[in-house]
Amino acid sequence: MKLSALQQEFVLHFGEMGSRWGINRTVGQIYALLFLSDRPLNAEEITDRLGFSRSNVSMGLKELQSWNLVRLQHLPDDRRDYFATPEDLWEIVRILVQERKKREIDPTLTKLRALEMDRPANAGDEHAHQRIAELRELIELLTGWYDDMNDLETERLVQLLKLGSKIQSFVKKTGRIVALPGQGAKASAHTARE
Amino acid sequence: MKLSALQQEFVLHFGEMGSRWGINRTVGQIYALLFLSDRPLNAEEITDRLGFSRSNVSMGLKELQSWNLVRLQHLPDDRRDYFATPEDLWEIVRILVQERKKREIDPTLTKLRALEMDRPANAGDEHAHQRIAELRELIELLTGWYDDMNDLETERLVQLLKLGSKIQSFVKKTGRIVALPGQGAKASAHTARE
DNA sequence: CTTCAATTTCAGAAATTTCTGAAATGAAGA
DNA sequence: TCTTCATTTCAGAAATTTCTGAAATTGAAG
Repeated sequence: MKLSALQQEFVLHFGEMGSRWGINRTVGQIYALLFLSDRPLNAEEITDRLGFSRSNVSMGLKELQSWNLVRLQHLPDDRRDYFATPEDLWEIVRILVQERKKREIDPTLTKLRALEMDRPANAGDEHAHQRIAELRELIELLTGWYDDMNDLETERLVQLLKLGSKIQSFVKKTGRIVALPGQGAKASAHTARE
Repeated sequence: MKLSALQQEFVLHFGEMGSRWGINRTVGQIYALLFLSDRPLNAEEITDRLGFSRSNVSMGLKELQSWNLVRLQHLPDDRRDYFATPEDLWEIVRILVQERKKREIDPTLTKLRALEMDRPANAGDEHAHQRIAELRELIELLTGWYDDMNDLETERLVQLLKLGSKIQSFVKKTGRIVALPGQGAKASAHTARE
């Protein structure tokens, strides 16, 4: 592995964490390498630096592309594919959350809705039906909130995150927003509910 | 599998999703079964209903306990262990987020801090050092915000989630909170920063 | 059309994870 | 203490995932 001490440690750590993040060691290491790199790398370079097979690198890159976590680009007078991660870390966070939601939450939400609709299947199982409805509602609240936050510009999002729970000073116990003169709260798609 | 049609579909779905959620099929199914059940179940009952081996159920329950996702309880005049999920779905969400943070984020944050400290290791790799610092800062912002939100009572948390991005009406472009008469925004541990 | 470098595919090997049955451990009551 | 029932442990079997090298495909340039 032809890497600086810093790169090496970082890459190995991402490899180990990979399994907890739902990707494998190889994919984690490739991502880590690209993340630290100050320029796009081609598959050959990745193979050299990480020391696994060319085909494994090819598959790993394909998986990273399916997650939208790396971007393909080309250099002048070079027909090889080069790969890079987005410069902007907030863009990475957004992609990550979006993709995990798509894979880990959306299918379940769809399934829960289908189960609730399926009257014959849940006749005579009132408690289970109730629990499923509750779970569906909770997930809808969370994903609705996520959609709302995701529409914010990064700068605005960061402001809100920095405020943390201080923000609650503006919400009355009733759930009503404290109105401010000349600055009414605009309704958003999500918050229009309930 | 001795389950109602509704239970069966739900259980099978959780089994399939298990791998995406970082648990295995067995564990996903056991959890799903307990989640829908209107009373605690013992290992024998789980074995009967899901049809895998008693030892597998035992290991699955142990894993769920290590995640704090199921609770052990006892019934009068019965020395078997009974298991149940929390009634309150918000408690489940909190546990889930906390445990995933512990397993998927905290180790990386610790590692990033260590790498930043390790001056000899990152000498002469300015770009990588910079990227690691940025990543560490971003994770600290997010986990700080999480700590803050986690301190809120559930009712308050739900209010904020329902508000969604409407809340931003109270944050000026500068990041300052719009002050309200007689209701100053209290600083919290997290938001005191920056 | 042919060549050639780059990339992808894929069948099987290697590694890892999951699952089982049997044996060991634990703990309450006789 | 001994008995009995519940639970856990654990070594190996089964299943799944990851990884590789070789072959196939792609596509740009002559």
